Amino acid sequence: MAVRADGFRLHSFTKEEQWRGPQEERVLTTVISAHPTSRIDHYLRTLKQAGLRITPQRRAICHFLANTNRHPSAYQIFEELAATNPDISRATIYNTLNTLQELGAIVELSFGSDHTHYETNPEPHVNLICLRCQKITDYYGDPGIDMLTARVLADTDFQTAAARIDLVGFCDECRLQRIQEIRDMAKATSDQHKP
Amino acid sequence: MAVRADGFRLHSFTKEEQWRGPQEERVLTTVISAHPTSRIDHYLRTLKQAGLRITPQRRAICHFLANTNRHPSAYQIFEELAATNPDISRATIYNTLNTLQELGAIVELSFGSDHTHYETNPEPHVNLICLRCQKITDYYGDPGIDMLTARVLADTDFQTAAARIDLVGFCDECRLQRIQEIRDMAKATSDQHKP
DNA sequence: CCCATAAGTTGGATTCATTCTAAATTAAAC
DNA sequence: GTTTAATTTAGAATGAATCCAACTTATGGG
Repeated sequence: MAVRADGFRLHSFTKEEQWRGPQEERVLTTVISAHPTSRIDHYLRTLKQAGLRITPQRRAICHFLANTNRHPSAYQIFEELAATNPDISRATIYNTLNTLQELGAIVELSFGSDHTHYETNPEPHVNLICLRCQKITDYYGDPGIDMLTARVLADTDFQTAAARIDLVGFCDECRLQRIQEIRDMAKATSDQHKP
Repeated sequence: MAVRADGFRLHSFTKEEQWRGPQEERVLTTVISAHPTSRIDHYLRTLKQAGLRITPQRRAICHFLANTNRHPSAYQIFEELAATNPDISRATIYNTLNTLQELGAIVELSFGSDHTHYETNPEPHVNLICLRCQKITDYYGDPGIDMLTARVLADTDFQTAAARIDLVGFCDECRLQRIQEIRDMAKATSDQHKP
């Protein structure tokens, strides 16, 4: 791994056949937020301010990130970009995502899946992550994040670049299914005692 | 992967030589919380309520989780337990951590590192994650989590098992070092123009 | 207390997301 | 334009996490 003077790392990449689609597609409800134009500008400005070059590949990746309200994985980004930009390398996707993550422009989201997904939405919100179906739902309440970051800065001098709030639990549907399953199991057990 | 009637998965494991220690040790400040005894009881009760057996291995893992205030990785847990329990399998560590995670008793924490770390502290708090030195510091403010989860339940019927709040940014020390580096670079650049 | 059996454990093989490498290309400053 | 360090890329390598199939054991019923 190349380590540059400014401390950024550069990585690269892997076997063709090993790239698989997401085993279980992760769909998610998302309320629209922050205008795409301002979002791509934000990403590009972040790169520029760090003294990094704006390449066509990086521009394409930023464009993708700015225009999605899902929580894409590196694979999903590659798959989409490959359609219009067939020569883009997976290494570049990883490089750019890591760089943006290190700059705090996007936030990594992991929830037991194999792939790392990214939070591209700068709008403060809460992620509701279901332990059963893995669905992520964005919730826009008023978590008082600004107040929290201000207090943290005052107390610890920690300067927040991005916030992530996850509530892990069971969505309504899965909670009901869970109850049903427990009933079914109990029934099956008692049935064994009948002729 | 064995999938049981109750939906739990069982996994296993990997090559001996591939187990390495944490490349960069992740130390972290932590304010003590929830009494160990009540924490181990919580873990064991959670397993029992799910209809799972209490094995010596699971008991040992829960004991470890209850008595640490770090954010251990599977490797770290294995390393410690191996001292007193030399025959414990890495597969068992992964199985148990995954199970506890699926039950919401512990929460997975990922932050760009290779290993997955776990949040074992049920006390609601904020993780301050430094983008530069990767240090995690627990911050106990009043994020109003209870209020938030109650509101989420009312609005969406999502039942929260565990909460995770991460603020990603720069700790005081790294922020200062960063400024210094930028100055040094600027100086080096201007020096090139001198004889 | 003992048995039966489904649940859990184990170590070795395997998978595959991510990182590394070194050569080729290119953005951007002069 | 030229120059040069930054970036990209394809292919090789890494290693955390998972799978597998045989073995062991917790636990409930007799």
